[in-house]
Amino acid sequence: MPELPEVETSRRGIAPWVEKQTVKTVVVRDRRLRWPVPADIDRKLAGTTIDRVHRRAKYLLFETASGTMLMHLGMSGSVRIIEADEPAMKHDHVDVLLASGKALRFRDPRRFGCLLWAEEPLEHPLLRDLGPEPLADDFDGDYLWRRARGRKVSIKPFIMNANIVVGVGNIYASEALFGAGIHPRRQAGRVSAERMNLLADAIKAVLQRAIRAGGTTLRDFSGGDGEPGYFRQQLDVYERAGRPCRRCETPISAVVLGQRSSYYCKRCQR
DNA sequence: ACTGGCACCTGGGCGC
DNA sequence: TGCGCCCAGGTGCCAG
Repeated sequence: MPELPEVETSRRGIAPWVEKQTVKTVVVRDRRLRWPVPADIDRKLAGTTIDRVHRRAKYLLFETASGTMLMHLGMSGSVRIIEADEPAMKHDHVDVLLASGKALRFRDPRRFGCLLWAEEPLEHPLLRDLGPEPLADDFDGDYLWRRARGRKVSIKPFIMNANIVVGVGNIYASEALFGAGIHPRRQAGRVSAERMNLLADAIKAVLQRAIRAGGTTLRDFSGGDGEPGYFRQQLDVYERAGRPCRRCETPISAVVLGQRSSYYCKRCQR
């Protein structure tokens, strides 16, 4: 899926077209997402105005006066602005038709995403136990170090755990660990406070760079305006197994960790 | 409390 | 061209 930079890129792409817009109606073609789209989503949204589009972790939050539509893009989801009469293709599951004549179209071939309604979104079970935002000030090396006390899990799945910190997916976890010079299989509890500082900084840096580039181009992803992201060519290790490390020329290694493929330089990362 | 493993689902790429 | 296999950006849930 879209990782955090892709979700943030999508949010920025759609926000100008959606904020302050009144919803005409919601068309649900297939409600079988990870959880069923609520049967009354149209009743909740029709006639209300979307005041703001926020992001929390990888969720997009469409805020209205009466509640919030939660959207998650899963592994293969995308959202974009279209003309309301544009014909729907396969996997275009939901349209939110706007007073402007445009529509917000949600597409998700694998249907791992979701579209829900909550009156108090931050208290929703899916959101309430999430860790800090990686780009916020309350996320730093000291926080990571404290949370890692006594943890035996490898550092890579540790930073991918949304309960620890949100928004670090499989691509950027590998990239951040390369940036910090930490081996992905090192136990979280055995990373020094000093190196946790490097790691927190590397997570922030890689996410910010990716957002600036408009996200990483992947099979299904494009931003709200339909333009692909350009970060992929800047990746240091992800999907670069066997190719030379950009720092030391050693061939990049691949290993499976927590059922996810992981990439690293065995010379630069310890 | 923590950990690892499985599940959900579709499609693309590969080797034969 | 077709078939079977493996892999893919996430994350909730389960048993141990």
